[in-house]
Amino acid sequence: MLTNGQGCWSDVARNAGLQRCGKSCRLRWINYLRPDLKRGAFSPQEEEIIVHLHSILGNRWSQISAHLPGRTDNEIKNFWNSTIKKRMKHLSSTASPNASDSSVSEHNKDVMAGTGFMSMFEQEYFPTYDDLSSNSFLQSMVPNHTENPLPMLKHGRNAVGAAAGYFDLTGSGFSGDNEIFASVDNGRKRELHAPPLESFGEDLKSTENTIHRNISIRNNNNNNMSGNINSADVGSFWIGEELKVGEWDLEILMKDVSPFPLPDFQSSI
DNA sequence: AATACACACAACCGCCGGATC
DNA sequence: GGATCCGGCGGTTGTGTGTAT
Repeated sequence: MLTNGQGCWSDVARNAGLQRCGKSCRLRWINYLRPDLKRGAFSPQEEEIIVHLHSILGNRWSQISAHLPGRTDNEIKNFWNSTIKKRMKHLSSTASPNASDSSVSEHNKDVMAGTGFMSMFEQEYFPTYDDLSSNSFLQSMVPNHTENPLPMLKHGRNAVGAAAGYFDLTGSGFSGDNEIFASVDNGRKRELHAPPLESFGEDLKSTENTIHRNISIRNNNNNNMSGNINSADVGSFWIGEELKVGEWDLEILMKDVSPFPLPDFQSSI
């Protein structure tokens, strides 16, 4: 590879006389032999970036690795699965949802207790719809937020969904299965759900990724949000629409990678 | 010292999309 | 238009090493 550069991997395998397929050679090169690979443990900054990007992109390891020079998707994936995921699980299990923290509403405590929704930094963020009107970062995530304050977006993602996804650092991303996986409590109490599997048709059931990327919203008390939410919105109107985070402007999303936590959200709680 | 266990990491596997024939 | 090849990706497994018992 150093002599001839990247060409056809099957030729590489042939010419090297190895009992390996091209695919295997490619993987070995990318994940281990490449001279520009960074060795050693992940720095706290890298870890921060990984957590942040994963909250946005989910398990798109290659896209995450593109923002970490010298790190491979495989390396990041392993690091996530072996270290970060475990740490988050530990944090969420050790954090007491009943702690008398006045900054966390009773409702949010309930939700946290039920789902383990907890950031690895032990900052309990539950962005509200109001955040959307005041927070430039959220607005940047929601292109049509002024005309379209309700969740529906062309990309199939909504303000609160984006916020919930953004703050869902538990590793489950949007794959909440049948459970409530995030909540917003600004007096209007809304909950984001991943709908029960049974509610999907067979065609959708067949694609787990599709299900995991689809969420529905439930308005619990019929308080309209900007007059746009009503109970008719409840249910399946999101089913079948995929979240396409790949279309998001990562440069914008990355603006707030450091430092955690995000002060705008904290001040709104 | 031997064994069991946990962990990190490299490698494998299956699937997919694009290019080419 | 279909078949095949190739590269890329994400999920999973295998393996070596360190640690606890």
